[in-house]
Amino acid sequence: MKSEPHEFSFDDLVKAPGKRTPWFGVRNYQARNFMRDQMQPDDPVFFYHSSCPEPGIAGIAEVASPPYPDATQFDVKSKYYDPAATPEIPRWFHVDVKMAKKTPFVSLAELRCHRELAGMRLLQKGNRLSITPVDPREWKFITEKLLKL
DNA sequence: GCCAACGTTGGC
DNA sequence: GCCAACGTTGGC
Repeated sequence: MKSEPHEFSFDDLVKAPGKRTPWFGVRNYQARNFMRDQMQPDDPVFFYHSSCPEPGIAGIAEVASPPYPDATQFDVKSKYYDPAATPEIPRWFHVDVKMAKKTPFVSLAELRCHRELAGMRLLQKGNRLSITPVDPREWKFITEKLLKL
């Protein structure tokens, strides 16, 4: 899951109440569908910093709730307000995310160095999705070989 | 700031 | 349903 660290960094998650946060603000259908349809409580997540001087994996989090409507879609004051959404028929769903493990930083440049990760969706040319699935083999390689957990 | 690669919008 | 125009993402 990508986050811009000047908006919300992994350290912000560590400092958040309960070390958790709703993953609000996703306004892309594919990314929404991953949260709504694919993610389960306790699923592990790489917390990725994007749009910053050094993009990369900043830590490990986990899914901490079932999917539920993103409250910001109903909030006219929010930049994530969606006039087409109503509480009766919400459009945007998200999960809560909880800090799981502080890890060494793994930069995007490093991720790109390993042929084992060449197929990783996050690294594909043109990928802009803020949430992408991680193949179990890719998860294993990163956690065992790069993070040495 | 540039720009490739998408995704969304809206007229037809 | 098509597709041009426009907006966004995100690495560089």
